Amino acid sequence: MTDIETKLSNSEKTILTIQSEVQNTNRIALSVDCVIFGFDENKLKVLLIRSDLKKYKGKWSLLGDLIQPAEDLDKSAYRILQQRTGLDDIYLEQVHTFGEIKRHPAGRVITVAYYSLINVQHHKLKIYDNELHWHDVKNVTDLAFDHQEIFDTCYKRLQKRILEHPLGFNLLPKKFSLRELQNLYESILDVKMDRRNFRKKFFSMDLLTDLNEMEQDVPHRPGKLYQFNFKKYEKKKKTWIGIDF
Amino acid sequence: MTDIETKLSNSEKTILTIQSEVQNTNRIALSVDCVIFGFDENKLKVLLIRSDLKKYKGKWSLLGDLIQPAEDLDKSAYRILQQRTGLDDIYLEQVHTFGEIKRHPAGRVITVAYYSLINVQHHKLKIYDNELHWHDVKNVTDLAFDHQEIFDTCYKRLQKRILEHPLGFNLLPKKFSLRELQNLYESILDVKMDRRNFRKKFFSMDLLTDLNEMEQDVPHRPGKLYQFNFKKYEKKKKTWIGIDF
DNA sequence: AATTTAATGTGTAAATCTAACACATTAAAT
DNA sequence: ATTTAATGTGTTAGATTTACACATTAAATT
Repeated sequence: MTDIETKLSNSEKTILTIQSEVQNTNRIALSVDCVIFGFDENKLKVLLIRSDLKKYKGKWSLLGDLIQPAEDLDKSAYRILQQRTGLDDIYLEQVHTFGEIKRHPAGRVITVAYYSLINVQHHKLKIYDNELHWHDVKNVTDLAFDHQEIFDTCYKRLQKRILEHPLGFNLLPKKFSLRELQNLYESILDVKMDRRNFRKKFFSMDLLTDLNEMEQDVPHRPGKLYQFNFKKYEKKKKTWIGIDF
Repeated sequence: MTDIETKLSNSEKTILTIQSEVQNTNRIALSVDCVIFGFDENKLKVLLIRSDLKKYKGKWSLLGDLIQPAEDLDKSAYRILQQRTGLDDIYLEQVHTFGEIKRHPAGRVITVAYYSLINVQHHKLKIYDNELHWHDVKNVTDLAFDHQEIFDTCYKRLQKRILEHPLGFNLLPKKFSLRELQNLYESILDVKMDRRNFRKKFFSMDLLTDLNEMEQDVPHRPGKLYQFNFKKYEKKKKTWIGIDF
Protein backbone atom coordinates (compact mmCIF):
# COMPACT_ATOMS: atom_id res chain seq x y z
CA MET A 1 0.00 0.00 0.00
CA THR A 2 1.45 3.34 -0.97
CA ASP A 3 1.77 6.30 1.34
CA ILE A 4 -0.90 8.17 -0.43
CA GLU A 5 -3.29 5.25 -0.17
CA THR A 6 -2.87 4.89 3.58
CA LYS A 7 -4.01 8.47 3.97
CA LEU A 8 -7.16 7.89 2.04
CA SER A 9 -10.43 6.92 3.56
CA ASN A 10 -12.16 3.77 2.46
CA SER A 11 -14.60 5.72 0.37
CA GLU A 12 -11.87 7.64 -1.35
CA LYS A 13 -10.12 4.40 -2.15
CA THR A 14 -13.30 3.03 -3.58
CA ILE A 15 -13.75 6.13 -5.68
CA LEU A 16 -10.29 5.74 -7.09
CA THR A 17 -11.02 2.13 -7.93
CA ILE A 18 -14.27 3.03 -9.59
CA GLN A 19 -12.61 5.72 -11.59
CA SER A 20 -9.98 3.35 -12.91
CA GLU A 21 -12.68 0.79 -13.59
CA VAL A 22 -15.05 3.06 -15.31
CA GLN A 23 -13.68 6.28 -16.61
CA ASN A 24 -10.74 4.82 -18.48
CA THR A 25 -12.65 1.98 -20.03
CA ASN A 26 -16.14 3.31 -20.59
CA ARG A 27 -17.42 0.22 -18.84
CA ILE A 28 -19.85 -0.35 -16.04
CA ALA A 29 -18.71 -1.04 -12.49
CA LEU A 30 -20.76 -3.20 -10.15
CA SER A 31 -21.20 -2.79 -6.46
CA VAL A 32 -23.22 -4.17 -3.58
CA ASP A 33 -24.89 -1.95 -1.00
CA CYS A 34 -26.25 -3.33 2.18
CA VAL A 35 -28.98 -2.06 4.48
CA ILE A 36 -28.05 -3.60 7.82
CA PHE A 37 -30.92 -3.65 10.28
CA GLY A 38 -30.56 -4.14 14.00
CA PHE A 39 -32.99 -3.91 16.91
CA ASP A 40 -31.93 -2.15 20.08
CA GLU A 41 -33.66 -0.26 22.86
CA ASN A 42 -36.98 -1.24 21.29
CA LYS A 43 -36.12 0.56 18.12
CA LEU A 44 -35.32 -0.59 14.64
CA LYS A 45 -31.88 0.66 13.71
CA VAL A 46 -29.82 0.78 10.56
CA LEU A 47 -26.04 0.78 10.38
CA LEU A 48 -24.64 3.67 8.35
CA ILE A 49 -21.19 4.97 7.55
CA ARG A 50 -20.22 8.60 7.27
CA SER A 51 -19.48 9.62 3.73
CA ASP A 52 -16.23 11.49 3.38
CA LEU A 53 -16.60 12.40 -0.22
CA LYS A 54 -16.50 16.13 -0.61
CA LYS A 55 -19.70 16.07 -2.55
CA TYR A 56 -21.53 14.34 0.28
CA LYS A 57 -19.62 15.83 3.19
CA GLY A 58 -21.26 14.97 6.44
CA LYS A 59 -23.94 12.75 4.94
CA TRP A 60 -24.46 9.14 5.86
CA SER A 61 -24.43 6.26 3.45
CA LEU A 62 -24.97 2.54 3.25
CA LEU A 63 -22.19 0.02 3.55
CA GLY A 64 -21.06 -1.18 0.18
CA ASP A 65 -18.17 -2.19 -1.97
CA LEU A 66 -17.30 -3.18 -5.51
CA ILE A 67 -17.91 -6.77 -6.48
CA GLN A 68 -14.76 -8.71 -7.19
CA PRO A 69 -14.48 -10.44 -10.53
CA ALA A 70 -13.88 -13.82 -8.89
CA GLU A 71 -16.64 -13.62 -6.32
CA ASP A 72 -20.25 -14.79 -6.43
CA LEU A 73 -22.71 -11.95 -6.07
CA ASP A 74 -24.19 -13.21 -2.80
CA LYS A 75 -20.71 -13.90 -1.44
CA SER A 76 -19.88 -10.31 -2.13
CA ALA A 77 -22.68 -9.16 0.12
CA TYR A 78 -21.52 -11.54 2.85
CA ARG A 79 -17.97 -10.29 2.52
CA ILE A 80 -19.08 -6.71 3.03
CA LEU A 81 -20.96 -7.66 6.13
CA GLN A 82 -18.10 -9.65 7.52
CA GLN A 83 -15.49 -7.03 6.78
CA ARG A 84 -17.52 -4.18 8.17
CA THR A 85 -19.16 -5.80 11.14
CA GLY A 86 -17.11 -8.91 11.94
CA LEU A 87 -20.31 -10.89 11.79
CA ASP A 88 -20.88 -14.31 10.33
CA ASP A 89 -24.05 -16.23 9.68
CA ILE A 90 -26.50 -13.42 9.24
CA TYR A 91 -29.77 -13.19 7.41
CA LEU A 92 -29.31 -11.60 4.01
CA GLU A 93 -31.72 -10.99 1.18
CA GLN A 94 -31.25 -9.41 -2.21
CA VAL A 95 -33.77 -6.68 -2.87
CA HIS A 96 -33.25 -4.68 -6.03
CA THR A 97 -30.62 -3.47 -8.46
CA PHE A 98 -30.23 0.25 -9.04
CA GLY A 99 -28.77 1.34 -12.32
CA GLU A 100 -29.51 4.93 -13.22
CA ILE A 101 -26.74 6.33 -15.36
CA LYS A 102 -25.89 9.22 -13.09
CA ARG A 103 -26.49 7.62 -9.73
CA HIS A 104 -22.84 7.67 -8.67
CA PRO A 105 -20.56 10.70 -8.94
CA ALA A 106 -17.49 8.64 -9.84
CA GLY A 107 -18.97 7.17 -12.99
CA ARG A 108 -21.26 4.40 -14.14
CA VAL A 109 -21.86 2.11 -11.19
CA ILE A 110 -24.74 -0.27 -10.96
CA THR A 111 -25.42 -1.49 -7.45
CA VAL A 112 -27.22 -4.52 -6.11
CA ALA A 113 -29.01 -3.76 -2.85
CA TYR A 114 -29.38 -6.27 -0.03
CA TYR A 115 -30.79 -5.97 3.41
CA SER A 116 -29.58 -7.96 6.36
CA LEU A 117 -30.90 -8.59 9.82
CA ILE A 118 -28.44 -8.87 12.64
CA ASN A 119 -28.73 -9.46 16.31
CA VAL A 120 -27.08 -6.49 17.92
CA GLN A 121 -27.15 -7.85 21.49
CA HIS A 122 -26.00 -11.36 20.92
CA HIS A 123 -23.19 -10.82 18.49
CA LYS A 124 -21.64 -7.96 20.41
CA LEU A 125 -20.96 -6.24 17.13
CA LYS A 126 -17.51 -4.76 16.94
CA ILE A 127 -17.68 -1.43 15.23
CA TYR A 128 -14.14 -1.32 13.94
CA ASP A 129 -14.56 1.99 12.28
CA ASN A 130 -15.84 4.89 14.37
CA GLU A 131 -17.41 6.37 11.29
CA LEU A 132 -20.02 3.65 11.65
CA HIS A 133 -23.16 4.39 13.59
CA TRP A 134 -26.53 2.84 14.35
CA HIS A 135 -29.37 5.14 13.34
CA ASP A 136 -32.98 4.97 14.31
CA VAL A 137 -34.79 4.20 11.05
CA LYS A 138 -37.23 7.00 11.81
CA ASN A 139 -34.43 9.54 11.56
CA VAL A 140 -32.90 8.30 8.34
CA THR A 141 -33.19 11.11 5.83
CA ASP A 142 -31.05 12.65 3.20
CA LEU A 143 -28.48 9.90 2.70
CA ALA A 144 -25.63 10.27 0.22
CA PHE A 145 -25.90 9.19 -3.42
CA ASP A 146 -29.23 7.51 -4.11
CA HIS A 147 -28.94 5.68 -0.81
CA GLN A 148 -32.12 7.19 0.54
CA GLU A 149 -34.06 5.51 -2.23
CA ILE A 150 -32.21 2.25 -1.68
CA PHE A 151 -32.87 2.42 2.02
CA ASP A 152 -36.56 3.18 1.51
CA THR A 153 -36.90 0.29 -0.91
CA CYS A 154 -35.20 -2.15 1.45
CA TYR A 155 -37.16 -0.99 4.45
CA LYS A 156 -40.45 -1.41 2.62
CA ARG A 157 -39.35 -4.83 1.51
CA LEU A 158 -38.59 -5.79 5.10
CA GLN A 159 -42.01 -4.55 6.17
CA LYS A 160 -43.63 -6.69 3.54
CA ARG A 161 -41.51 -9.76 4.23
CA ILE A 162 -42.06 -9.76 7.94
CA LEU A 163 -45.80 -10.07 7.35
CA GLU A 164 -45.20 -13.17 5.25
CA HIS A 165 -42.38 -14.97 7.03
CA PRO A 166 -41.03 -15.03 10.57
CA LEU A 167 -37.81 -13.18 9.90
CA GLY A 168 -37.91 -11.08 13.01
CA PHE A 169 -36.13 -13.70 15.06
CA ASN A 170 -32.89 -12.81 13.32
CA LEU A 171 -33.05 -9.46 15.06
CA LEU A 172 -33.69 -10.79 18.56
CA PRO A 173 -31.53 -12.61 21.09
CA LYS A 174 -32.02 -16.38 21.22
CA LYS A 175 -34.29 -16.05 24.22
CA PHE A 176 -36.96 -13.40 24.18
CA SER A 177 -40.25 -12.53 25.76
CA LEU A 178 -43.44 -12.06 23.81
CA ARG A 179 -43.36 -8.39 24.69
CA GLU A 180 -39.97 -8.06 22.99
CA LEU A 181 -41.29 -9.87 19.95
CA GLN A 182 -44.29 -7.57 19.76
CA ASN A 183 -42.12 -4.48 20.23
CA LEU A 184 -40.07 -5.67 17.29
CA TYR A 185 -43.09 -6.00 15.03
CA GLU A 186 -44.46 -2.68 16.17
CA SER A 187 -41.15 -0.96 15.44
CA ILE A 188 -40.67 -2.49 12.04
CA LEU A 189 -44.22 -1.84 10.89
CA ASP A 190 -44.65 1.38 12.84
CA VAL A 191 -48.03 0.35 14.18
CA LYS A 192 -49.56 -0.51 17.54
CA MET A 193 -50.92 -4.01 17.96
CA ASP A 194 -53.34 -5.60 20.36
CA ARG A 195 -51.34 -7.63 22.85
CA ARG A 196 -53.88 -10.41 23.22
CA ASN A 197 -54.37 -10.90 19.50
CA PHE A 198 -50.65 -10.80 18.89
CA ARG A 199 -49.98 -13.54 21.40
CA LYS A 200 -52.82 -15.66 20.14
CA LYS A 201 -51.54 -15.32 16.61
CA PHE A 202 -48.02 -16.38 17.43
CA PHE A 203 -49.04 -19.28 19.64
CA SER A 204 -51.38 -20.53 16.95
CA MET A 205 -48.50 -20.60 14.46
CA ASP A 206 -46.74 -22.95 16.83
CA LEU A 207 -43.25 -21.72 16.05
CA LEU A 208 -42.17 -20.86 19.59
CA THR A 209 -40.58 -23.13 22.15
CA ASP A 210 -41.49 -22.31 25.72
CA LEU A 211 -38.20 -22.36 27.63
CA ASN A 212 -39.82 -22.39 31.09
CA GLU A 213 -37.58 -19.53 32.01
CA MET A 214 -38.48 -16.04 33.08
CA GLU A 215 -37.03 -12.65 32.30
CA GLN A 216 -34.47 -11.41 34.83
CA ASP A 217 -33.94 -7.93 36.20
CA VAL A 218 -37.08 -6.36 34.89
CA PRO A 219 -38.78 -3.82 37.17
CA HIS A 220 -42.15 -5.56 36.96
CA ARG A 221 -43.67 -8.97 36.68
CA PRO A 222 -41.23 -10.97 34.49
CA GLY A 223 -42.46 -12.57 31.33
CA LYS A 224 -41.80 -16.05 30.05
CA LEU A 225 -38.91 -16.58 27.66
CA TYR A 226 -39.30 -18.28 24.31
CA GLN A 227 -37.08 -19.47 21.53
CA PHE A 228 -37.80 -19.64 17.81
CA ASN A 229 -38.26 -23.20 16.61
CA PHE A 230 -36.44 -23.33 13.27
CA LYS A 231 -37.20 -27.02 12.74
CA LYS A 232 -40.92 -26.52 12.86
CA TYR A 233 -40.62 -23.56 10.55
CA GLU A 234 -38.62 -25.49 7.97
CA LYS A 235 -41.24 -28.23 8.02
CA LYS A 236 -44.03 -25.74 7.49
CA LYS A 237 -42.30 -23.88 4.71
CA LYS A 238 -42.51 -26.97 2.58
CA THR A 239 -46.24 -27.23 2.99
CA TRP A 240 -46.87 -23.58 2.34
CA ILE A 241 -48.68 -22.46 -0.75
CA GLY A 242 -45.81 -23.42 -2.99
CA ILE A 243 -45.22 -19.81 -3.76
CA ASP A 244 -42.51 -18.89 -1.37
CA PHE A 245 -41.25 -15.56 -2.27
CA MET B 1 -20.29 -4.24 -39.72
CA THR B 2 -17.62 -6.61 -40.96
CA ASP B 3 -18.24 -9.61 -43.18
CA ILE B 4 -17.56 -12.01 -40.43
CA GLU B 5 -20.00 -10.25 -38.14
CA THR B 6 -22.86 -10.40 -40.59
CA LYS B 7 -22.54 -14.16 -40.68
CA LEU B 8 -22.79 -14.51 -36.96
CA SER B 9 -25.98 -15.07 -35.06
CA ASN B 10 -27.06 -12.57 -32.47
CA SER B 11 -25.95 -14.87 -29.68
CA GLU B 12 -22.56 -15.37 -31.20
CA LYS B 13 -22.14 -11.64 -31.55
CA THR B 14 -23.08 -11.21 -27.93
CA ILE B 15 -20.58 -13.86 -26.94
CA LEU B 16 -17.83 -12.06 -28.79
CA THR B 17 -18.75 -8.84 -27.08
CA ILE B 18 -18.76 -10.50 -23.72
CA GLN B 19 -15.39 -12.04 -24.37
CA SER B 20 -13.84 -8.74 -25.25
CA GLU B 21 -15.52 -7.18 -22.26
CA VAL B 22 -14.56 -9.79 -19.77
CA GLN B 23 -11.72 -12.03 -20.72
CA ASN B 24 -9.27 -9.36 -21.74
CA THR B 25 -9.95 -7.09 -18.85
CA ASN B 26 -10.80 -9.37 -15.95
CA ARG B 27 -13.89 -7.31 -15.42
CA ILE B 28 -17.53 -8.10 -15.01
CA ALA B 29 -20.03 -7.72 -17.82
CA LEU B 30 -23.65 -6.83 -17.14
CA SER B 31 -26.69 -8.05 -18.98
CA VAL B 32 -30.46 -7.99 -18.77
CA ASP B 33 -32.58 -11.09 -19.31
CA CYS B 34 -36.28 -10.83 -19.80
CA VAL B 35 -39.01 -13.37 -19.16
CA ILE B 36 -41.74 -12.26 -21.53
CA PHE B 37 -45.15 -13.63 -20.63
CA GLY B 38 -48.12 -13.76 -22.96
CA PHE B 39 -51.56 -15.33 -22.74
CA ASP B 40 -52.96 -17.16 -25.71
CA GLU B 41 -55.40 -20.03 -26.26
CA ASN B 42 -56.12 -19.96 -22.55
CA LYS B 43 -52.55 -20.74 -21.70
CA LEU B 44 -49.77 -18.74 -20.16
CA LYS B 45 -46.90 -18.56 -22.60
CA VAL B 46 -43.33 -17.40 -22.48
CA LEU B 47 -41.31 -16.08 -25.39
CA LEU B 48 -37.99 -17.91 -25.87
CA ILE B 49 -35.22 -17.78 -28.40
CA ARG B 50 -33.25 -20.74 -29.68
CA SER B 51 -29.71 -20.75 -28.43
CA ASP B 52 -27.16 -21.32 -31.15
CA LEU B 53 -24.14 -21.63 -28.95
CA LYS B 54 -22.51 -24.99 -29.47
CA LYS B 55 -22.57 -25.66 -25.77
CA TYR B 56 -26.34 -25.21 -25.64
CA LYS B 57 -27.19 -26.45 -29.13
CA GLY B 58 -30.91 -26.81 -29.52
CA LYS B 59 -31.80 -25.41 -26.12
CA TRP B 60 -34.04 -22.43 -25.60
CA SER B 61 -33.09 -19.33 -23.71
CA LEU B 62 -34.47 -16.03 -22.49
CA LEU B 63 -34.20 -12.81 -24.43
CA GLY B 64 -31.37 -10.70 -23.19
CA ASP B 65 -28.56 -8.40 -24.07
CA LEU B 66 -25.66 -6.53 -22.56
CA ILE B 67 -26.40 -3.25 -20.85
CA GLN B 68 -24.92 -0.26 -22.63
CA PRO B 69 -22.70 2.03 -20.60
CA ALA B 70 -24.85 5.05 -21.42
CA GLU B 71 -28.22 3.45 -20.73
CA ASP B 72 -30.31 3.35 -17.58
CA LEU B 73 -30.86 -0.17 -16.33
CA ASP B 74 -34.63 -0.11 -16.80
CA LYS B 75 -34.23 1.45 -20.22
CA SER B 76 -32.04 -1.44 -21.16
CA ALA B 77 -34.83 -3.87 -20.41
CA TYR B 78 -37.26 -1.79 -22.47
CA ARG B 79 -34.81 -1.67 -25.34
CA ILE B 80 -34.54 -5.44 -25.41
CA LEU B 81 -38.28 -5.78 -25.50
CA GLN B 82 -38.66 -3.22 -28.23
CA GLN B 83 -35.87 -4.62 -30.37
CA ARG B 84 -37.01 -8.18 -30.05
CA THR B 85 -40.75 -7.80 -30.15
CA GLY B 86 -41.42 -4.40 -31.67
CA LEU B 87 -43.59 -3.63 -28.67
CA ASP B 88 -43.85 -0.42 -26.76
CA ASP B 89 -45.55 0.42 -23.51
CA ILE B 90 -45.47 -2.93 -21.80
CA TYR B 91 -45.57 -3.91 -18.18
CA LEU B 92 -42.08 -4.59 -16.91
CA GLU B 93 -40.80 -5.49 -13.46
CA GLN B 94 -37.32 -6.14 -12.18
CA VAL B 95 -37.10 -9.39 -10.27
CA HIS B 96 -33.64 -10.49 -9.25
CA THR B 97 -29.99 -10.26 -10.17
CA PHE B 98 -28.06 -13.45 -10.83
CA GLY B 99 -24.35 -13.37 -10.29
CA GLU B 100 -22.77 -16.78 -9.84
CA ILE B 101 -19.19 -16.74 -11.09
CA LYS B 102 -19.61 -19.53 -13.59
CA ARG B 103 -23.14 -18.88 -14.75
CA HIS B 104 -22.15 -17.86 -18.28
CA PRO B 105 -19.76 -19.83 -20.49
CA ALA B 106 -18.25 -16.71 -22.05
CA GLY B 107 -16.96 -15.28 -18.81
CA ARG B 108 -18.12 -13.31 -15.84
CA VAL B 109 -21.55 -11.93 -16.62
CA ILE B 110 -23.99 -10.74 -14.01
CA THR B 111 -27.53 -10.50 -15.25
CA VAL B 112 -30.53 -8.56 -14.04
CA ALA B 113 -33.76 -10.46 -14.62
CA TYR B 114 -37.05 -8.79 -15.50
CA TYR B 115 -40.39 -10.17 -16.37
CA SER B 116 -42.82 -8.48 -18.68
CA LEU B 117 -46.47 -8.96 -19.50
CA ILE B 118 -47.61 -8.40 -23.03
CA ASN B 119 -50.87 -8.64 -24.81
CA VAL B 120 -50.34 -11.12 -27.59
CA GLN B 121 -53.67 -10.51 -29.32
CA HIS B 122 -53.83 -6.79 -29.25
CA HIS B 123 -50.32 -5.92 -30.26
CA LYS B 124 -50.12 -8.44 -33.10
CA LEU B 125 -46.57 -9.16 -32.08
CA LYS B 126 -44.20 -9.28 -34.99
CA ILE B 127 -41.80 -12.09 -34.47
CA TYR B 128 -38.97 -10.79 -36.61
CA ASP B 129 -36.71 -13.67 -35.91
CA ASN B 130 -38.02 -17.16 -36.60
CA GLU B 131 -35.83 -18.48 -33.85
CA LEU B 132 -38.35 -16.93 -31.47
CA HIS B 133 -41.20 -19.02 -30.21
CA TRP B 134 -44.00 -18.88 -27.66
CA HIS B 135 -43.81 -21.79 -25.20
CA ASP B 136 -46.44 -23.02 -22.83
CA VAL B 137 -44.99 -22.31 -19.39
CA LYS B 138 -45.86 -25.86 -18.36
CA ASN B 139 -43.40 -27.22 -20.91
CA VAL B 140 -40.51 -24.96 -20.06
CA THR B 141 -37.69 -27.19 -18.90
CA ASP B 142 -33.99 -27.41 -19.38
CA LEU B 143 -33.27 -23.92 -20.68
CA ALA B 144 -29.76 -22.84 -21.60
CA PHE B 145 -27.33 -21.27 -19.11
CA ASP B 146 -29.03 -20.71 -15.76
CA HIS B 147 -32.13 -19.51 -17.56
CA GLN B 148 -34.28 -22.24 -16.05
CA GLU B 149 -33.59 -20.84 -12.61
CA ILE B 150 -34.23 -17.31 -13.82
CA PHE B 151 -37.46 -18.37 -15.44
CA ASP B 152 -38.62 -20.23 -12.33
CA THR B 153 -37.83 -17.24 -10.17
CA CYS B 154 -39.70 -14.84 -12.43
CA TYR B 155 -42.68 -17.13 -12.79
CA LYS B 156 -42.98 -17.52 -9.03
CA ARG B 157 -42.73 -13.78 -8.68
CA LEU B 158 -45.55 -13.29 -11.15
CA GLN B 159 -47.69 -15.79 -9.26
CA LYS B 160 -47.12 -13.90 -6.06
CA ARG B 161 -47.65 -10.47 -7.59
CA ILE B 162 -50.89 -11.33 -9.28
CA LEU B 163 -52.37 -12.22 -5.91
CA GLU B 164 -51.44 -8.78 -4.62
CA HIS B 165 -52.10 -6.50 -7.57
CA PRO B 166 -54.28 -6.60 -10.66
CA LEU B 167 -51.51 -7.11 -13.20
CA GLY B 168 -53.33 -9.64 -15.27
CA PHE B 169 -54.99 -7.01 -17.40
CA ASN B 170 -51.70 -6.41 -19.15
CA LEU B 171 -52.01 -9.88 -20.64
CA LEU B 172 -55.58 -9.52 -21.88
CA PRO B 173 -57.14 -7.59 -24.73
CA LYS B 174 -58.78 -4.31 -23.74
CA LYS B 175 -62.19 -5.92 -23.70
CA PHE B 176 -62.56 -9.27 -22.02
CA SER B 177 -65.16 -11.46 -20.42
CA LEU B 178 -65.05 -12.61 -16.85
CA ARG B 179 -64.46 -16.15 -18.07
CA GLU B 180 -61.31 -14.99 -19.88
CA LEU B 181 -60.15 -13.19 -16.76
CA GLN B 182 -60.70 -16.29 -14.67
CA ASN B 183 -58.94 -18.50 -17.22
CA LEU B 184 -55.99 -16.17 -16.97
CA TYR B 185 -55.80 -16.46 -13.21
CA GLU B 186 -56.22 -20.20 -13.36
CA SER B 187 -53.41 -20.53 -15.89
CA ILE B 188 -51.00 -18.33 -14.04
CA LEU B 189 -51.62 -19.90 -10.68
CA ASP B 190 -52.27 -23.39 -12.00
CA VAL B 191 -55.38 -23.82 -9.88
CA LYS B 192 -59.12 -24.19 -10.42
CA MET B 193 -61.31 -21.48 -8.96
CA ASP B 194 -64.96 -21.28 -8.13
CA ARG B 195 -66.67 -19.19 -10.79
CA ARG B 196 -69.19 -17.57 -8.49
CA ASN B 197 -66.64 -16.59 -5.88
CA PHE B 198 -64.24 -15.32 -8.52
CA ARG B 199 -66.87 -13.02 -10.00
CA LYS B 200 -68.00 -11.80 -6.63
CA LYS B 201 -64.42 -11.01 -5.68
CA PHE B 202 -63.70 -9.00 -8.78
CA PHE B 203 -66.95 -7.09 -8.69
CA SER B 204 -66.38 -6.22 -5.04
CA MET B 205 -62.99 -4.74 -5.95
CA ASP B 206 -64.82 -2.40 -8.28
CA LEU B 207 -62.06 -2.21 -10.85
CA LEU B 208 -64.06 -3.29 -13.89
CA THR B 209 -66.08 -1.13 -16.21
CA ASP B 210 -69.12 -2.85 -17.69
CA LEU B 211 -69.03 -2.06 -21.41
CA ASN B 212 -72.61 -3.21 -22.09
CA GLU B 213 -71.26 -5.28 -24.92
CA MET B 214 -71.35 -9.01 -25.41
CA GLU B 215 -68.86 -11.51 -26.72
CA GLN B 216 -69.18 -12.25 -30.43
CA ASP B 217 -68.81 -15.54 -32.27
CA VAL B 218 -68.81 -17.82 -29.27
CA PRO B 219 -70.59 -21.16 -29.64
CA HIS B 220 -72.74 -20.67 -26.56
CA ARG B 221 -74.38 -17.94 -24.58
CA PRO B 222 -72.11 -14.88 -24.91
CA GLY B 223 -70.74 -13.22 -21.80
CA LYS B 224 -70.58 -9.54 -21.01
CA LEU B 225 -67.44 -7.63 -21.85
CA TYR B 226 -65.52 -5.57 -19.34
CA GLN B 227 -62.59 -3.22 -19.30
CA PHE B 228 -60.04 -2.62 -16.56
CA ASN B 229 -60.52 0.74 -14.89
CA PHE B 230 -57.00 2.09 -14.41
CA LYS B 231 -58.21 5.31 -12.84
CA LYS B 232 -59.99 3.59 -10.01
CA TYR B 233 -56.98 1.38 -9.45
CA GLU B 234 -54.60 4.31 -9.22
CA LYS B 235 -56.87 5.93 -6.69
CA LYS B 236 -56.98 2.79 -4.58
CA LYS B 237 -53.25 2.20 -4.70
CA LYS B 238 -52.73 5.37 -2.75
CA THR B 239 -54.98 4.28 0.04
CA TRP B 240 -53.57 0.80 0.28
CA ILE B 241 -51.61 -0.29 3.25
CA GLY B 242 -48.72 1.97 2.41
CA ILE B 243 -46.54 -1.02 1.75
CA ASP B 244 -46.75 -1.35 -1.95
CA PHE B 245 -44.28 -3.90 -3.08
C1' DA C 1 -89.79 -25.08 -35.01
C1' DA C 2 -88.40 -27.71 -31.20
C1' DT C 3 -84.66 -29.55 -28.72
C1' DT C 4 -80.06 -29.87 -27.18
C1' DT C 5 -75.82 -27.90 -25.72
C1' DA C 6 -72.60 -25.26 -23.27
C1' DA C 7 -71.89 -21.70 -21.44
C1' DT C 8 -73.44 -17.29 -18.39
C1' DG C 9 -75.49 -15.18 -14.27
C1' DT C 10 -76.95 -15.16 -9.58
C1' DG C 11 -77.60 -16.01 -3.67
C1' DT C 12 -77.06 -18.15 0.68
C1' DA C 13 -75.18 -20.51 4.52
C1' DA C 14 -71.18 -22.45 7.09
C1' DA C 15 -66.63 -21.93 8.42
C1' DT C 16 -62.67 -19.38 9.18
C1' DC C 17 -60.12 -15.43 10.28
C1' DT C 18 -59.71 -10.81 12.24
C1' DA C 19 -60.69 -7.12 15.48
C1' DA C 20 -62.29 -5.29 19.55
C1' DC C 21 -62.36 -5.34 24.19
C1' DA C 22 -61.53 -6.03 30.42
C1' DC C 23 -60.00 -8.09 34.38
C1' DA C 24 -57.31 -11.06 37.50
C1' DT C 25 -52.34 -12.10 38.51
C1' DT C 26 -47.60 -11.54 39.57
C1' DA C 27 -43.07 -9.85 41.25
C1' DA C 28 -40.54 -5.90 42.17
C1' DA C 29 -40.35 -1.37 44.31
C1' DT C 30 -41.91 1.57 47.73
C1' DA D 1 -48.59 -4.04 53.52
C1' DT D 2 -49.36 -1.31 49.59
C1' DT D 3 -48.43 0.40 45.15
C1' DT D 4 -46.84 -0.15 40.55
C1' DA D 5 -46.36 -1.82 36.03
C1' DA D 6 -46.25 -5.17 33.70
C1' DT D 7 -47.93 -10.31 32.29
C1' DG D 8 -51.51 -13.71 31.12
C1' DT D 9 -55.98 -15.09 29.56
C1' DG D 10 -61.42 -15.62 26.70
C1' DT D 11 -65.30 -14.06 24.37
C1' DT D 12 -67.99 -11.87 21.03
C1' DA D 13 -69.07 -9.29 16.72
C1' DG D 14 -67.73 -8.50 12.28
C1' DA D 15 -65.46 -9.50 7.98
C1' DT D 16 -63.70 -12.64 4.78
C1' DT D 17 -63.47 -16.98 2.53
C1' DT D 18 -65.26 -21.18 1.01
C1' DA D 19 -68.69 -24.41 -0.56
C1' DC D 20 -72.39 -25.28 -3.14
C1' DA D 21 -77.20 -25.50 -7.13
C1' DC D 22 -80.32 -23.82 -10.27
C1' DA D 23 -82.46 -20.79 -13.76
C1' DT D 24 -81.16 -18.33 -18.14
C1' DT D 25 -79.41 -17.42 -22.63
C1' DA D 26 -77.95 -17.83 -27.49
C1' DA D 27 -76.09 -20.78 -30.74
C1' DA D 28 -76.06 -25.36 -32.85
C1' DT D 29 -78.43 -29.35 -33.97
C1' DT D 30 -82.25 -32.16 -35.17
